[in-house]
Order: sequence, then C-alpha cells, then structure tokens
Amino acid sequence: MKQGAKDAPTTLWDRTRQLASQEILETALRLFTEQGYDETTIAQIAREAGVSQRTLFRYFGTKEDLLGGDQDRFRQVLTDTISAQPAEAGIWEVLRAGVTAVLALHDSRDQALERFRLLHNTASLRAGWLEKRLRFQEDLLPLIEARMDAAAGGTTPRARAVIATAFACLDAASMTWVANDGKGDIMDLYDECLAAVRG
Amino acid sequence: MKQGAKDAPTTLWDRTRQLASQEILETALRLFTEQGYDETTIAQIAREAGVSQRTLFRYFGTKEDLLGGDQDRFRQVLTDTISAQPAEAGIWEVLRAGVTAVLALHDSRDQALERFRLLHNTASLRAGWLEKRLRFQEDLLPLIEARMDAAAGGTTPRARAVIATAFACLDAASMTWVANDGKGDIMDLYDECLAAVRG
DNA sequence: CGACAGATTGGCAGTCGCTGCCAAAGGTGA
DNA sequence: TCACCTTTGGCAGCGACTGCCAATCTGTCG
Repeated sequence: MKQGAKDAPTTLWDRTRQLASQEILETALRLFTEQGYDETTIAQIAREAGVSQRTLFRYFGTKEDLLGGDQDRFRQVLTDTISAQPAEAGIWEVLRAGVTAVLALHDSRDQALERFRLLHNTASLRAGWLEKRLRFQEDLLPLIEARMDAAAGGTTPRARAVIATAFACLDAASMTWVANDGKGDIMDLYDECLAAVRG
Repeated sequence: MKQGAKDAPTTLWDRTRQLASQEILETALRLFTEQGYDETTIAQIAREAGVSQRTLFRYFGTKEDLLGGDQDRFRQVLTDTISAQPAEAGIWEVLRAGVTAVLALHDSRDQALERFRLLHNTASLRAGWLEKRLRFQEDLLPLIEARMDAAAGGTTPRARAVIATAFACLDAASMTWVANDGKGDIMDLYDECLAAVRG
C-alpha cells in the first residue's frame, strides 16, 4: 500500500538510478561546455560518467536529451499554466504567463545562460530544439483556439500564428540575452519584442 | 574569354552532371512521396538512380538537400527582393514581398504542395528546415534593422522578432494550406495570420 | 592520332548516433 | 536461502556521412 504520494518507495534501485542519471547529466553538460556539443561523443560521456553507452541510451534516448532536460515537464508546466489562466484574460497575457512559467523552470540563471548559449551556437542543437518547440506549439493550439473569437471563421491558422509569434519573441529575447551575457531580464526583452511586432 | 554569361561552356561534363543531378533528384522525390522520407535510404535512392552512394553525396551533401533544393538560391532571392524594396516601404510590406518572392520559386503548385506536405509530416525534415530558415532570418537582420526606427534604442531584438513573426505567419499559412489540400492562396492565409497577430 | 593533365567515379573502411538482442550481475521479497 | 525481476554491459548491425585511393573518362595539346 503506497503511503503519501511520491516519496515513499525509495528503494536502492531508485536511488542508484537517480545518482547515475545525475552523474551522466553533469558529465555531459561539463563536456559540452568545455569542448562543444558536436565535438563531444556519446562514447566519451559514457566513459567519463562510468557507464556503458548502452546504459546511457537507456537513461536518455538521444544526445539532445542530455541538454534539453525533461521535455515532458516543460510541456506539462506550459499547458497547465495556460489552462489555469482566467477565461477573461487576453490571449497575449495568457501566452506571456506560459512563457514566464517555462523560464522559471531553470535551476539557476547561470545554468539557463549556459544552456541558451550552447543552444544558440550549435546548429544541430538548434534544429532539434526548434522541432520540439513546434510540438509544444501544437499542444497549445486547442487551448488558445478556445480563447479566440470564432466570429472571423477558421481560428486554427490565426491561433497558430499567434502562438508561433509568442515563441518567436521569446527566441529573439533569449538570443539578445545571451549576446548580452545574461544582463537584464529576459521578460523585459520579450515585452519589447512583442511591442515591436504588435506596434 | 567567356562569351555571353552562362550558357557557353556546355561541355560533356557539365551535361552529364546536369543529367545525373536531375535523375537523382527525381528519384529521391518519387521515393520520398511513395514510402516516406525516413523510410527511404540513401542506398536505395542511389541504386535506383544508377549511381554510387559516394557520388550521390558528392552532388548533395546531405539527405535533406535532396528535398530542400538549392538553398543558396532561396537566400539570394530573399535578400535581393528585400534589398530592392523602396526605402519608404514599411517593414511589413518589405517582408511580405520577400515571402511572395520565395514562394514564387516553386516550379508548380503541385510540387510546392508535395514538398510542404512532406515537410510538415516528417519530424526529422522539419528540424532541418526550421534551422535553415533561422539562418535566413539572420541574413535578413541587417536589411530589416536598417529600415527600423533607431530612436527606441537597440533595434536588433526588435528586428529579429519582426522577421521571425513574418516567417511564423508563413508557417501557419502553409500548414493550413497543406491541411486544405492546396485550396486557396497561401498569401491570403498569410495576410489573415498577420492580421490576427497585429490585430 | 596519341599521350598527358585534370575531372569524375566507385568502392572500401571507418566514425558517430542509435537499436535489438542476450547473457551476466545485482537487488528484492517470501 | 531461493527464486524473481530489474538493471547492466557487450556485441552486432543499421543509416547518414567522410576520407582515401585506384580506376575511368574527358578535354587538350603536340
């Protein structure tokens, strides 16, 4: 019988898994920042983390996952936050709240900066990242569409455009933030970008 | 001394290359639409096109290039078109002109539809496509930035956001266009999307 | 025509990300 | 302690992609 909700069944296995996962993650991030993403091989990460390649791939399905973190968590927070917004809120406020929530998921400002830096400087990473983001956008579609004025006919393309625009502003903001070495607040840049677009 | 500009030195080599390139391209597009992008291997394309894998990779550096076509041409047309816009034109008109020009590059409506369909339905393709598109956006940055009001301080993030928004609308438009099996005009959808964003 | 120089090609081995399979090692509960 | 189940590592293999080398083909010049 499971007591509580989430912390009870801490078996040795769970703890070991936790440790291994953390060790792999830290090794990967370290090597990535030291010598670059493309220049770091899975074999090297596995070796330095003390596990076999096969095991590494069991923890993290792809090389990108070593940097992207828990993708499902992002999705969860995003959709939850947006669903929780009051019905009277405007679309842009709703999306802004979603963006804020996702940004808050990073452990620290420095870690966020390091990840963004790698992301914006590595073509192969960018590609995967943009693709995953597109999937997030599709997840948000029904939520945003429900908040739009249906009088003007098909809302789907309009909703898609609005969502994509919000993410585009986040992109522009984070790029500038990285270029400025983390100076200032991302959300300020986001607001500035959105204002320029809707100007 | 090269006469004319481009058609004179038609040696046997050039003609052979031209033929091989075309054969490979057609074979690839056929197989992609028949059995899907991921399910088609380079080995199969090479076999059916009558060349070796090695040669195929000499013509097209990556598998994606078999569908993306001449990327440099896109870039060229885009930047040229935008540069050619009158100085008094608004940013959004300028970007709209660029989008129109790029769309006009497709051979036929059917071919465009087929490519967009593959693009939107294949995750691995989408990733590469989005990444290339991001590079286009960076190319456009200086051109757009020069047309923006510098009074409000740093124009870079704002220019980036505006450019990305234009492409985001093109995305939403083309997705809807594909979903509608090519009915209607993409630019109408584009305008609708942009209106929804700037509304 | 014949021969040399340069372009083009094919094949082969090898790298890297990633997967399926199988046997061994380790934790778990009765 | 004894099954039982999870986790692990190793190995072979696939597909995209590259470097290297030898064979072939084209253009040209004497």
